Amino acid sequence: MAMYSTMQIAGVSPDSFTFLYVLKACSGLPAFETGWQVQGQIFRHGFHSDVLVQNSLVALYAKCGQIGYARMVFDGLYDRTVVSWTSIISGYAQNGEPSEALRIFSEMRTCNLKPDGIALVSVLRAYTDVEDVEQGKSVHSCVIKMGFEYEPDLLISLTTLYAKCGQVTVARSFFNQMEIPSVILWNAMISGYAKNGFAEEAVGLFREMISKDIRVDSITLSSAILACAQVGSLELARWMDDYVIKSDYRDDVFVKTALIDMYAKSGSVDLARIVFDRTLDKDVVVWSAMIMGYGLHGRGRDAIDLYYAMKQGSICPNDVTFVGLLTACTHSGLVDEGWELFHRMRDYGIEPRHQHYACVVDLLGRAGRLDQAYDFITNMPIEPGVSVWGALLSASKIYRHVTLGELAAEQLFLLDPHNTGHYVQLSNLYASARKWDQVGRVRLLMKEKGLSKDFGYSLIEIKGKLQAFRVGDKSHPKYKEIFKELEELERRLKEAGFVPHAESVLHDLNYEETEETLCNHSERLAIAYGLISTSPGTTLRITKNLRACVNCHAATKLISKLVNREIVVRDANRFHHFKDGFCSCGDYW
DNA sequence: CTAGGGTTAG
Repeated sequence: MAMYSTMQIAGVSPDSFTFLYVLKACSGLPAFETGWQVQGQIFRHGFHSDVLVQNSLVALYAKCGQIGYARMVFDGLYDRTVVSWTSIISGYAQNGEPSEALRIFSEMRTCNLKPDGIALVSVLRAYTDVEDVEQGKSVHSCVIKMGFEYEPDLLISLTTLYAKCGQVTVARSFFNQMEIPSVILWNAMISGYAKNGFAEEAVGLFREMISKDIRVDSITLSSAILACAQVGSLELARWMDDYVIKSDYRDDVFVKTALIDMYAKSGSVDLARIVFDRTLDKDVVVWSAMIMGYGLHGRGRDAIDLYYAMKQGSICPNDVTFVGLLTACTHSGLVDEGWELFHRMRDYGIEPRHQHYACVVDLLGRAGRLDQAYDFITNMPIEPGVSVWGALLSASKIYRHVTLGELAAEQLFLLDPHNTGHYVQLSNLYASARKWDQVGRVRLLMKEKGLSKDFGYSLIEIKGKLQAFRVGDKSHPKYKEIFKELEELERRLKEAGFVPHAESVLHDLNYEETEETLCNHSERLAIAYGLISTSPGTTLRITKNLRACVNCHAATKLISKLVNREIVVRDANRFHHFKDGFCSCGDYW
C-alpha cells in the first residue's frame, strides 16, 4: 500500500495488474478500510468494470469479514465468471454463513455455469460446515464425474468433510491415497481425529509427522494440542509444551490458547496460568480460555478476578467468556455473583444462548433454589433445550425433588429419547427418594427401549501411562494387591465413621444394586491402585467418565485425609481437588 | 508476472 502511494506520487498510472497485486497484498491486513481505499482508487482509474479486479475485491472484503461489501461488489458485476461466484460462495462460508453460500451456489447452477475444482472446494467447505454429509457425498460424486478425484486440493476438502462429520475411517482412506500428503492434509486429518474424540489417533499421527521429519505449522500444533487436552495426561501435556517451546510457533496466539486449555484439562490450572502469564498481546480468546480453566477447577473467585483484570486491559468479553464465568460460579457456589454476571451480558450486546441459560439453571439448581430455577426456565425467551432440562434434572436429583425431576425427565425423553444418561438420572432420583418401585420402572423402560448403560470407567495416570478401571475389574496384573488395598481403605473409612449413601445406584441394568459402599467401583479401584503405585506425597490424578456422585465426594474427601495425599478427580464436567479432607468446591453439592 | 479455495485456539 505504501509502495502504491509512492508510485502515485511518482505520477505512474496503475493498470489492472497493479490492482491485482495491491489487493493480494491487502488480504493479510485486517483493516477493511484498506479495501475501501483501494476500491476508491479502482474507480478513479476506471477499472470498476474489470472483472478480474472486481473478483479480487469481493474476496478481499470477504476476508476482512465485510461480507456485506463483498456482496455489493458482487451484485454490481454484470459479467460474472466462475471465479466471481466462487469468491462470493467462499466468502459466505468463511463468514459463518454456509447456508447462504449454498443458496448462492444453487443460484449459480441456474445460470448454467459449470463449477470447476476450486468452486467445488468452496461448496464442500460449506457442506462440511452445515455437517450435511449426504449433500457432501453428492458433491463428491460430482468431483468423480469431473475427474477431479485425485486433485490434491479436493482430496483435502473431502478428507475434511468426512473427518468433521465423524467418518474418520473414510477420511483416513483419502489421506492414505496421497503419497506425499501436504501439511494441510496432515492438519485436516489430525484435527478431524481430535474433534471427533479420536485423540489417541490424532496424537499418533502427529508423532508420525515428527518421526518422518515433516515440517509442522501452527495449525498442526494447535490441533495436536487439542488432542492432548482430550487425552488428559499431564505428562503428555508437558511433552507437548516442551515441543512447542522448541518450535517456531512458541509465540503463536492460537498455539498459546490451546496450551492453556490443554493444561487446564490435564489437571494443572497452575501450569495453564504460567502459559497465560507468558502470553503477550492476550486477546479475548486467551482470557476466556484461562477463565474457563479456573471454572473447570472450581476456582470461581480466580475466574472473576481475571474477568475484572481483563476489562482493566480494555478487552471486551464475549459469549464464551460468560460461559466460563457462569460455570466457574456454579462450580464454586458463587450463586449471586453468577446471577449478577448473567444479567450483565446484555450490557456487552451479548444475547444469551442455550448454554448460558443452562448454566444459570445449573447455578440455581445446585444451590437448591429449584423453584427459582424452574421459574427462570418458564420465563426464558427461547425454547428450553436438552441442556436446560438436563441441568434441572440433575439438580432435582441432588435435592430429591421428585416432581420437578419427573417434569424435566418428561421433556428430556421427548427431546433426546435415546440418551441413556437421562434415564439413569431419573432412576437415581427415585433411588435417592427411596422409591424403589419407580427405580424398577425406569429400568424396565430402558430395557424396553433397548437402551443399555455403558459401563463406567475411571482412568488414572501413573508415570505418564493411563490405566483404565471398570466396575469390579480384575484384569489388572496387580489386581490382588489392588483389592487388598481397597479392603484396607474401606476398613479405615468405616473406622472413621463413613456412612455410604444409598444413592446413584444404577450402574448395571442387569444387576440390582441397593447400596453403594464407597464411591463408584471404578473410582475406588483407581484410587487403590494409585495408593500402591505412587510414592507418598504424589498427587493422584483420576479421570472418570461418570458424573461424580455424593458418595464419591464424601469418600474421596475422607480418603485424602486418611492417606494424607492430594487426590484430584475429574468427572464429566470438572476437576475436584481433595486435600486433608477438604474439597476445592467445598461442601457445595 | 494475470482473479477464487483447503487446515488452527476459548
